Amino acid sequence: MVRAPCCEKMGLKKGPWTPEEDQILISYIQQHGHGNWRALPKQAGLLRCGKSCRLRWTNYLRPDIKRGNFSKEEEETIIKLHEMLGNRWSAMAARLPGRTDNEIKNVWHTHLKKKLKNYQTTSETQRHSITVPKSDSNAPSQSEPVELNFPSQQGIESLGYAPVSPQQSSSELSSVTEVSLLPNNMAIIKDEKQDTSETFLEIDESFWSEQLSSENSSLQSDFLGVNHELQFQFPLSPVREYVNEYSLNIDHGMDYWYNIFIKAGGLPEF
DNA sequence: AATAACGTCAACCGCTCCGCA
DNA sequence: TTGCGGAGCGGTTGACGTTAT
Repeated sequence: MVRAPCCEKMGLKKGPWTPEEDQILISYIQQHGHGNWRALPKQAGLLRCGKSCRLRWTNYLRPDIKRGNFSKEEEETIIKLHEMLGNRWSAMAARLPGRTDNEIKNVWHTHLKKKLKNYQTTSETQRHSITVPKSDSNAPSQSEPVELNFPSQQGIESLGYAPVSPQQSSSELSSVTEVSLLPNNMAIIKDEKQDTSETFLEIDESFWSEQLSSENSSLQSDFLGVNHELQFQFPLSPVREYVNEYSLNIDHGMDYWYNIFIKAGGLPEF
């Protein structure tokens, strides 16, 4: 494919946009729309390439752009989305109304990456562990206890995740809850208090995009309101490093872990 | 007060994707 | 089916502002 000549060779302007150029671009798009970016600058009378115009419009001049600092909720959403999507900035932008891929990319590199790194360093020193029976069916020894390392509640809270609410005691949730972690980030959560008929709730990417925009409480109650066996896919999460076994069986305190897993949105990778 | 170091963010570059002829 | 060209994406750069020395 023959590459289009760069702006400079075409005698087109580069660098920061002036208010005058902005105004020309805004006026033109308001009147004519932006059907063909390549043709737009010539028709609008701008000495810029179409690419530059498109970028300026989508990242800065668009009327639905939300300017200003990112809220804590937005930052948490970006962290979750990044766990789920990786560096797919435009996909993240599609789930954060008013924010651009460029802006999200910048905030990730300048703030969030650092924040997460600090959290991981801090939680290293706050980690504590419990011992649970191994219940992985593929494991050679069923009775061998496995030590799992979890972050302390303080560590979790330092990342901005709320502690479990006191009215949700573990006994209200389940007597014995088994979380089986499967390859490809799948998990089966089995509540033995309920019958084990085949009721599966499969949670895919759209689940997260929908739930991220709703209240956490409804996310929790929706989740906990479903009886029987739940199967769902977790995106990777900041807590993944703390759960390092294929299966765990805990008869108390699962409300705490439900809360963490759901809010953090993930289980370990394998 | 000067300047070096660091942080932020708008803009660019080069590549891939996708629709269309 | 293939090739072209426009649009979009992610990585990177560099100008500018702020903070530290």
